[in-house]
Amino acid sequence: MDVDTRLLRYFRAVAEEGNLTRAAARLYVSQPALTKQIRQLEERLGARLFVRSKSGMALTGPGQALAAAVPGVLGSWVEAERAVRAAEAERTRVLRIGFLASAANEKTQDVIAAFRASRPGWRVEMRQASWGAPIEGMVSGEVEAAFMRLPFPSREDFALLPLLTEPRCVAMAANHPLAQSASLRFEDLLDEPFVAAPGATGAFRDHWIAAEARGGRPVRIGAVTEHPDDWLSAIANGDGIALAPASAARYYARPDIAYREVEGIAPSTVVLAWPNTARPTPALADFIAAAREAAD
Amino acid sequence: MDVDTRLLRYFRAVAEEGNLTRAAARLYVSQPALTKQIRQLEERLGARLFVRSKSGMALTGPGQALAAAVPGVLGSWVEAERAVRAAEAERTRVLRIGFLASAANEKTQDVIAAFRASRPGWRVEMRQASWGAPIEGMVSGEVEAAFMRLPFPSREDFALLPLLTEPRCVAMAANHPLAQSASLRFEDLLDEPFVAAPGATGAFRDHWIAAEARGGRPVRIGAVTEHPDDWLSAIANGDGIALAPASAARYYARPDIAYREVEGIAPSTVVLAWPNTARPTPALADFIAAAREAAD
DNA sequence: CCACATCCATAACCGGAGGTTATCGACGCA
DNA sequence: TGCGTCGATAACCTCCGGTTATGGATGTGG
Repeated sequence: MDVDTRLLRYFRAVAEEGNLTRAAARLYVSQPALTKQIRQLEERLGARLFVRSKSGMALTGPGQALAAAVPGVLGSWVEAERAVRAAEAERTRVLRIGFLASAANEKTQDVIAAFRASRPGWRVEMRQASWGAPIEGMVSGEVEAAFMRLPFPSREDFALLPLLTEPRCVAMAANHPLAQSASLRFEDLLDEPFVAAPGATGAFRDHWIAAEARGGRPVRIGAVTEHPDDWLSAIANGDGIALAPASAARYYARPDIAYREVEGIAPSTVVLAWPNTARPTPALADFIAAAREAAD
Repeated sequence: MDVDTRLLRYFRAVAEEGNLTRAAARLYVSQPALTKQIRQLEERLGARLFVRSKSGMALTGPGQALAAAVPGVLGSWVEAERAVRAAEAERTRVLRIGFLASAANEKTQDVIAAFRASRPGWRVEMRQASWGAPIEGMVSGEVEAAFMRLPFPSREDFALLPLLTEPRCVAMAANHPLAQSASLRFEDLLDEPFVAAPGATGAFRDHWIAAEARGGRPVRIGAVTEHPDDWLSAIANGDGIALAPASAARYYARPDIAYREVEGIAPSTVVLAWPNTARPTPALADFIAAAREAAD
């Protein structure tokens, strides 16, 4: 029997959510479409996968068997995709590197320059990773490695090489009252609304609201933004303030935004990350070596 | 990126055949359909997978990478399918057992009876395996095990339990001249046309034309049949003769067909086969135990 | 107790993807 | 030079996966 990986993703979403409506929303399809697809999957497999009730969808025995096997199928396909893209990059002498907007800094340029020197004729293509799904491009092989910032989600499948550590500062509208002071303590910011990234979940979100320094005090979200430009605009508009690495003051300098030192929060670390599911391609190995040299 | 396993099978066929037209024939689709699908796969992956030439399709580097990864993807999906069907069979208390038509005999009944005794409330569903693709049903989990005859293709992924060994005889039209003799030597049959199974390839085909006893003399195929009834009809019609296990004389007795002993050919062995990719389900384990008891 | 919210199923409709047949252009070969 | 074989292209049809709108069943709060 044939299946589409899309169908397996649908199944996985429903199994995880335990709810057709929510799963449909998560997959960006309509609920009837999901209903139809799940029914079809059940028919073709000749087994009921879920028991329907008013309070959602619960896995049956066969459903659990499928749920246990699906990650392996999807994983092996993603790996296949990665292998193809790696081979294509090798053929065209291109190394695709992703980067989180905030991870752009001088070190990045040093690494690329060193790689270029070691591999003349090769091109490095940089593509910005979305804040919402920062590691997606890496698992599917769209990029072979990426400059990211700690904390890094799902550390297990990736190798990490720390490049530099820098203090974090606070970004706020230039006309914000707190911008008067040249330096601030984090306690001064506790009541301010923050501008946050969208998919920022778990440890990553906690890090950028400095949860460890809040002592359990909740944070107020003034705006959620997807791209650096939106982020800067939101801050300039006064929707909220945000923590940022010190280098942002150089790379995202604007007249309507003030960056100020902050005492009492941990610094931020930039890393180079790459999937360690397979051996790195020779070109990537050179890039990693260049990064290792450039690291502090 | 999403794919259909069908598309991966298409790719695999083209990679193996090295030729679109032949691959299309093997897949039972038209050649333009395959052209379109392969093109689409290349576009979506952003890499050329084949170099086209007058003499066919040759894999590129990315194509080789994909070809290496595809068996893993398809294999894990087949395994998932098998797990689901096994769970469903467990739930409905059904054990599905396949059998090659020629493997039906008294021993089969003994095994089933012993299993029934050990698992009251369970049902055994027998379904006949096609001669063309005898092990298909087992890999996809449509049946959990099957009664087969040696030689068994692709032995590696299956566990085999021999059940009985019996001499082989020859089946021919009742009015065939050779039917006059009560017993024959295989050399007498060398010039006769044979009735063969369709997908009979390699060792299996060799076994049923007794290639080892022919001393290199080629065989003439008088007819190719898919089902036992066709097979019997072809023999009765005089299209050819065929080797058969001795038990066929009991299970496929017809007035217009004569079975005669043959000297000088090896006997045939019936085995119970099951996939050993995963641990057998408890019910299958009981069935295997029943078979082990019933074995000679 | 009734109005409402939630959850899944159903119906009717639409566009596109995948299949088909027919045909072409390029090349190797007898 | 004519034929056979290869893959590409065009025109067409069917069905599948998506959409919106709506219904039925079942908790739930004012």
